[in-house]
Amino acid sequence: MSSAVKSETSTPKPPAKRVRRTAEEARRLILDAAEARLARQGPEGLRLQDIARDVGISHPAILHHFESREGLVRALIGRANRQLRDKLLSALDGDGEGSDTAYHIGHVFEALSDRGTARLLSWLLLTGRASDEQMEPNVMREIVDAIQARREDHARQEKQPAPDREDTLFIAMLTASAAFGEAIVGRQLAEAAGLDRDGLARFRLWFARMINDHLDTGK
Amino acid sequence: MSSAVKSETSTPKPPAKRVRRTAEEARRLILDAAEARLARQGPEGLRLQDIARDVGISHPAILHHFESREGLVRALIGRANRQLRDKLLSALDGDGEGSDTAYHIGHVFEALSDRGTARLLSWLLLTGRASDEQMEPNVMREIVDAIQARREDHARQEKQPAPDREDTLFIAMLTASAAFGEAIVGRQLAEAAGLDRDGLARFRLWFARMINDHLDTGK
DNA sequence: GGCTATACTTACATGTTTGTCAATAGACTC
DNA sequence: GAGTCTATTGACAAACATGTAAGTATAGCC
Repeated sequence: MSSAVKSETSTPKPPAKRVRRTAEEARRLILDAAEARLARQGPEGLRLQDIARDVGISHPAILHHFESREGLVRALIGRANRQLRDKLLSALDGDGEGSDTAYHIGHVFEALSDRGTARLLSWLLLTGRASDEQMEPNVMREIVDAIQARREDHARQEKQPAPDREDTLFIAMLTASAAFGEAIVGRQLAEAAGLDRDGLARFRLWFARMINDHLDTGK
Repeated sequence: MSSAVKSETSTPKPPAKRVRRTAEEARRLILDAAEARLARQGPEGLRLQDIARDVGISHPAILHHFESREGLVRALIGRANRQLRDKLLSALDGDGEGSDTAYHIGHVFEALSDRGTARLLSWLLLTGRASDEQMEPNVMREIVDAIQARREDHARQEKQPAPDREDTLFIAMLTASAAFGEAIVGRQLAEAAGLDRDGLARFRLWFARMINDHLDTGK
């Protein structure tokens, strides 16, 4: 054996076994880490070096996959949008319960008030990004349409007058605003009010019931 | 004249008349500028140099008044908290209308959904600050108490049973969440739904009416 | 085994940002 | 006017962030 050809004099650097992922896998891991940091620490936690450390790679690897920091942010936006859209639509698709509109609205609330997603999107909005992008111009309309269709069905069955579309729109807006707000300030608010985890659950139920009452009262 | 003692060869630098403010005034100006930037550009717009330029001073002046960037941020938090608190309490104090609870809630909504304040606070919450600080542990309780007192008065007059305190708390939470949410995503939401400025105003009215209905229904 | 493509790394370049320091200049008192 | 206090400044330092370049290692293919 003697002195190896590659003479290693004094721990010059154990090159540390390199992991090689598929591009897709790597991108996914990076986006996950970025999203986690964003949710935990807010926008200021979105630094290439930190994200890289989380994933266990070097920061230029991120640049390799996303071109630039901006590229990473854009990718993050895109994915969050798609995820939210899917969640929302599947929340509305949940058939079975049929006519229980409030039930579906409750699901929409849950989907939106997910801490990670809401925080991510809030940050995007606060930062001013996602204004010109597509964001969710269509999703909002799709959802309102879906709810409206449900209400009209219900009204027809009960032989009642069709509900006002703007009323439905406002219900959607209230739900969306409240869910977003809850995702951001909900914890602090609940804490300030001396409400425990169960309390938050009760709050959501209360909200669903209130919407229900409103639906029943007709407009 | 000849060559002056302080020989000025070629526009070496007109030292630019220096303005000297009181410490208090300077702090106020700096905080105003910081708040404006935060509201406009989000957290990433909060750079000492930029703020300094806005005020028309050099950035070390900011450090002189606030010690560090963190100090500035803390001061910003403190002021925003105090402002919000004042706004909320005065919104509730507005006597006159007497028993119209929904009216007062509408005012709370307005106070909270102010773009600047909501954005500032959201950012603070998103950043994870203001968690251990006092935030608004008492304000929330004060407000709930105020509304609850009003409701009890009203109930006594109408010879109805006293309302549940948790119901009042939930009304407050919904209002707060919705107002916060609206301040952040409201604009985009309205746009996505094809709602104009008037629409947003109608939305708030609709919300107030809904709360009113709920109050009437009794719990 | 050798070849190619590309995910990944180390080292460096560059710009930006917070923070320090010594000096300067208004405002106020005597 | 002289003197003091301190708000303010310009120049510098140090840390940190993104981005570049060139080489290395791993996976797939022949």
